[in-house]
Amino acid sequence: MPKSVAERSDVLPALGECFREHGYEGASLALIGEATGLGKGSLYHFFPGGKEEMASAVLAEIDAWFEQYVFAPLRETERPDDGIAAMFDAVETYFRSGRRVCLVGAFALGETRDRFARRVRAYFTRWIDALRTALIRAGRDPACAAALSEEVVAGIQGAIVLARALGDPKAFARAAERLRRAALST
Amino acid sequence: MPKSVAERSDVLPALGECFREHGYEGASLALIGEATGLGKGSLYHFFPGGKEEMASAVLAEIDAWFEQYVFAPLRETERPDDGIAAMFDAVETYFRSGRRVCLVGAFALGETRDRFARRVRAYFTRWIDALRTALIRAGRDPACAAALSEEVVAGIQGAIVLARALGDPKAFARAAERLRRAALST
DNA sequence: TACATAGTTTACCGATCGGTACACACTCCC
DNA sequence: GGGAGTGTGTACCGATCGGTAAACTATGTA
Repeated sequence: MPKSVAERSDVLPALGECFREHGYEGASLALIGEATGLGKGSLYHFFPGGKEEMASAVLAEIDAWFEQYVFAPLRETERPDDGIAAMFDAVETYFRSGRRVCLVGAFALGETRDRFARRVRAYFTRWIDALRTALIRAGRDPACAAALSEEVVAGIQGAIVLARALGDPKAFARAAERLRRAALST
Repeated sequence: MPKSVAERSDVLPALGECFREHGYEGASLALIGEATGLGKGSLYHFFPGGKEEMASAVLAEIDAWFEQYVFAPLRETERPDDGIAAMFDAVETYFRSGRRVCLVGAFALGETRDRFARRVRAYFTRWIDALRTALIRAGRDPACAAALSEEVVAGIQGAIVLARALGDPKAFARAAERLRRAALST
């Protein structure tokens, strides 16, 4: 009966959703086991460090995803506006119009922030820096680009909060559209 | 030795800070007792419904505070720009430049949202409606006022997330200043 | 076939969880 | 002074928490 799961990385998505839905404290090992289909033994086999290592692995996976589909395009796409547009497309899909929470943002708001402070901070600084770079490449002056990049990233986080609070994904879509226009209007 | 606390409402501020710092799940009765200086006996005397009633009471107090210092001025101040300016002043003080979390926003992001869905939604709809009313009174056309009011409220929530994630209260101040100018520029 | 390794199941640990019960202390009012 | 009512401290409840230990089973290799 064993050998049902091949790789540790196979359970990261389910693990991520579990943390997203219940938060770090709320995601008990029982819930995690239910979400991943793994018993405690297997979980501690893959993540000897327990919950903390699980959450850390999830954060690393999120980081890698955003690096590939958001940050890198922002920095490297030939036409910066293409990178910015790709960022908004990726973000709207990823957060499912606010139905899906940003785990890093949720960690930042809660007590979990201190535990993963470095990772949380790095995620946001890299996002803002990548966007700022793209805006500068698109012809904005550095001061404006710095302000606008912060505005956009914060705006997306706020849109998630608002959409969830109102129970209205359209609120996220409206905010994303506004921010997209603000970022793309030369 | 008893009779050290006179009113149930006296412990609401400490209760609120405890929920803000640890979240609903993370705020154990032990932590709550420590924060309020009350034993379980007293806590359950004031809040027979347990943690849920405590959190509900805190949300009600927050609601009342915002109604008095934010929503009402937005709706009723003679010159709407004065109400808007008062809102930003109140918000920056209340959230201590992002050092203090918005409990309603934090609840909206977490699993706690469902438990207090009505209250959470009401808080944000009332805020947005009051701001929209003020913006219309200030001469904006209704569509622009609706969009801008959502942008400002979401922007404030996002600014809190960002400031906490970066560990930089100035990030909140910058965002608040940007939003203030956007809301006040006729 | 024999053995090491990877993965799983199960039982169990002490600590803590939210919540209850109740005796007790203080204050107020008669 | 003596209840009545309002708080308070403490012991306790079953459930669940995160985590550990070890017996066990499948698989790959020789």
